[in-house]
Amino acid sequence: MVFMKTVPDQSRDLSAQIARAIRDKILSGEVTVDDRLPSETELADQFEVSRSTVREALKRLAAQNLIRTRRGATGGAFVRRLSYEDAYAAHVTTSTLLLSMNAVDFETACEARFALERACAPLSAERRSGDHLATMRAEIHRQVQPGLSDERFCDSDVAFHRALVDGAGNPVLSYQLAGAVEAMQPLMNMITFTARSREAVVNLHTRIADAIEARDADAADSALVELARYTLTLGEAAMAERVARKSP
Amino acid sequence: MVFMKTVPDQSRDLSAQIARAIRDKILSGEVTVDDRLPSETELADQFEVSRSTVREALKRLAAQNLIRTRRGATGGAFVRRLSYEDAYAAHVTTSTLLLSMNAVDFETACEARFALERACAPLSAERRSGDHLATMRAEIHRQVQPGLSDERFCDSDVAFHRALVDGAGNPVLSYQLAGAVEAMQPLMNMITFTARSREAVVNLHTRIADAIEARDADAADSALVELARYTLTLGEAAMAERVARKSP
DNA sequence: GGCGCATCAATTGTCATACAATTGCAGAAT
DNA sequence: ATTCTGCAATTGTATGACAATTGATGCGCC
Repeated sequence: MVFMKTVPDQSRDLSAQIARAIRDKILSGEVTVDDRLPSETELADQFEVSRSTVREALKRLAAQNLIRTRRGATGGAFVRRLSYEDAYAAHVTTSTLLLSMNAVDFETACEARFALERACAPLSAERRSGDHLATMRAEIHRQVQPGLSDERFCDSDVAFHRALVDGAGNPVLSYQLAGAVEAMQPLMNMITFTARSREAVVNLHTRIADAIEARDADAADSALVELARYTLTLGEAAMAERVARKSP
Repeated sequence: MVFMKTVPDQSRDLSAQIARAIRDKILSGEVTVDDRLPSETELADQFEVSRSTVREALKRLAAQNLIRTRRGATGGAFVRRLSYEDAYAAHVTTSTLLLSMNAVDFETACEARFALERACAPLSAERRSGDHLATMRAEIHRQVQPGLSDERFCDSDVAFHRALVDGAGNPVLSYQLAGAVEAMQPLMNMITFTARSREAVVNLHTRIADAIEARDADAADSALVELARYTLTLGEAAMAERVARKSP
């Protein structure tokens, strides 16, 4: 495997150029999973740069989970199989940052979340296993525990919806949706749940679980719509509260 | 802003540890958009490592679009605002790799794609602007051009669906969905479109555009369901073809 | 021959240093 | 006041050295 020196843009950020060149080779399938890249010294020779520069390029690729490295005689940099877990973690990180850095309002995020979730509810109603159902029931049970902190309540909420999504039995869908749902956590964590609002949420969760158990897609959908509306009012109240506290 | 030397795991890969430490500071909001990180030399002192190691850590962060760097007296590494474009590009790259490296079957990917797309069709029917509609019509027009290559046809297909998704007017939804749709391109590109299958697809696109124009969510949904089913049969035929060619 | 053991070679990880390139700024020159 | 020049800070690149890791190799010994 040879990497030609492809007339770099004269001076700008060599390590980024090299990283892009190698990434393109991976994307195009020219090098595939578990293939070993040339050693750092060889790459330095091929690209006509120093080893430091090559190393910086490789770190960029490692940060994107594209390669893994091993030391030693048979070591080197190997093309890595991107697992669902890695992709999921990357998606959550990206989405979380996107929401936190761009002043996305609660309404927009909430709408996106529930629109996506409604998309897989019918599939989940059709295919969910007893395991998924049991997880949903368990999380509901946790949500009614007295003395549960708001943050724990939100964690359980995420787990509940994760089980709902996973029930669809489509890993691609789970990957896409779970990222979207989990990324909303920081926004959800701003909500202060009263005893009454918790009860309302739990009731809706129960309705959803019942519908999924009965394989009733329509009932699940209408419960999700109500939950979306209710979550929105809670979120807007929390936002108003924050604004009021900031500028009294 | 001071980064303590927090008892490194002894275990190695210092640059990864440092990158994680800084990333956590960004995620937690301790340093925010446009803040300047300490210079490489300062970071090296604070973490008690060499400048090379710090640089490798910074490259990892740069690869995730978390920082940007500028040279010169007032230069340095600055926390970057993650834009929708960046997040979108990252999402597409991750999803594409995930699909290509994990032998995701066409059915799973197709189901995920159309489930997500159906989720935003009602919103798009309600809110689409004339601009979105015009884009959809324009892409349909392109799709009936004679002599259009399969790849161009797929590009246009993506653009059509992108307009549909954007019509919902929810950037978070667009970011999530467009990534999922675009990541399917390599799979779609394996399909050889006959004149008849193109006609069928274009007819369904037209039905979708008509429904969106009439703000008829139900009609859009049923057209999408049909398109999903039809796309699936095309994909499966293409898969069977590939298998047949590989082992005759 | 087979097993254990020391050695070796290849490779990544880290460090130190030097220099080049870039960029804003302050002060001098006009 | 304006322009120019030099300077200082900072990132980008190169070079060389050494440490740490890890499989392979060869050797002695049984």
